Amino acid sequence: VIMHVDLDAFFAAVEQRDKPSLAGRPVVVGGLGSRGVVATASYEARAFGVRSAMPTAQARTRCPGAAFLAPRMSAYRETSAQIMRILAAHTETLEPVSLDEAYLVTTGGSGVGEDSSARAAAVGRTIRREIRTHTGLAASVGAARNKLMAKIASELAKPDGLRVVEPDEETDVLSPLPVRALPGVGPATESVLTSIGVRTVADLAAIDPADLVGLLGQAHGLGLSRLAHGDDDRTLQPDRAARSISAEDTFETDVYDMHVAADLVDRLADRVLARLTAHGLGARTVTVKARTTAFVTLTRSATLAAATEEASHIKATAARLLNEMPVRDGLRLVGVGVSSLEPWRQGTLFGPEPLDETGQVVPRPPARSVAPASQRPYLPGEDVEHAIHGRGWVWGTGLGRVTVRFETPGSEPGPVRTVAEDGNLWRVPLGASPFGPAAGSFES
DNA sequence: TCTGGGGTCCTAGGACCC
DNA sequence: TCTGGGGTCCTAGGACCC
Repeated sequence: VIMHVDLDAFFAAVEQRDKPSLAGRPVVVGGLGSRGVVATASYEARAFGVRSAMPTAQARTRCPGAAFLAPRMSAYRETSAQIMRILAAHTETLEPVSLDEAYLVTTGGSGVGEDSSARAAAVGRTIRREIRTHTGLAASVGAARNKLMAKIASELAKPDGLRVVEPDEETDVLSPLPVRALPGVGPATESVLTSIGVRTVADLAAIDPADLVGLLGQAHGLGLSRLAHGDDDRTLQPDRAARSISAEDTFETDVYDMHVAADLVDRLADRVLARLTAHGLGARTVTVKARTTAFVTLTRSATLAAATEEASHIKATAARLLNEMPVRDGLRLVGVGVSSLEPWRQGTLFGPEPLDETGQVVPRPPARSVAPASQRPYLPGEDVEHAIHGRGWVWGTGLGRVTVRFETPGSEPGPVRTVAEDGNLWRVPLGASPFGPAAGSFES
């Protein structure tokens, strides 16, 4: 049996717990600036029509009497860790979805019959009680045969309830729900479905999957068709590795001075770098994001030849990408992100080596090509050292004379080779070096 | 009332390779 | 003269989730 545990109005509930004067009162947690939005509204605030993602300004007009609070993420993280420990004690497979949400599998028994349902209900009651006694918060719990039905069950259980959906109840539970209740149906998909007269899950289940694919694309169309039939074979994914790290900021008022934007990009890169290195990761792709006064979002990204955790590489790349953005209009937001993450260990003479999740050194795949990690042009006469990984080619362009020398671990540096004198693209094979990492020295 | 910040996954097109 | 088919990687944008 799969269970879905979801804390009720989590951020607001933590605030009400920590500040008893807020108990029973409308509480809104979110951005307090002129451009802030609501992260979480307490149930008392929801009664006034306040919702997540609503501009805080609108929430103030709807519910002037509410307490408006900035998020205290560290407090929420701490409480979340406490909750996840409680859940972990009841299962061998726990998938945290966010600070306030997790799936877990109830252990023991096989199949789903009355016995396992009764046991799931008992586990659910225990979990809800333990969360309340240890954190003072209300959690809603859903239990069912798969993730989809467990999530829908916890939604039906709210607030502060428990709901088990038996296999033979699934169709009755699912059919009348609006399509928005299915994960993956947001505003865009909803309006596509409405345009063909599909409003409920039952309507959706009656549509030919091939038509849905034509309307929504391969993955989304097929996936949704299956979910509409209560068909969901997604397994739990414990300890998923992060795939990207990013930071972004919205200006209080739009910025027209690119120096100001560049300054912020630099500081955002620092925030990203701090988290990158804290996790022992390097990144190969850098992305810069901008949102214009007209609320148009643009991104520019660059993939480096090798993962780096070096501030100068990431900052220089981010600065270049911002420069290349067609944004002479004002900016309301800028962001910096990194992806194609690789675990690193502080390395040998020849640079850090990639590690897998268990700390084992990963043999480097044969390189398709290897470029200098810095993609800025070199200054004449500048001597630059780079770690070169694997086999393949070193390439670049040079104005003036470009020379290359290779050094490999445990042997004398190779001869200096002139590879270009005219600014043309040059390519140098790393040759049959039996070594993985090597170091090259470039001069131009 | 004027639209956050942190993420994930998918798609389409182009470059490039064999 | 005109032009294939399979594949990978990268980029930009969009939908969605909490």
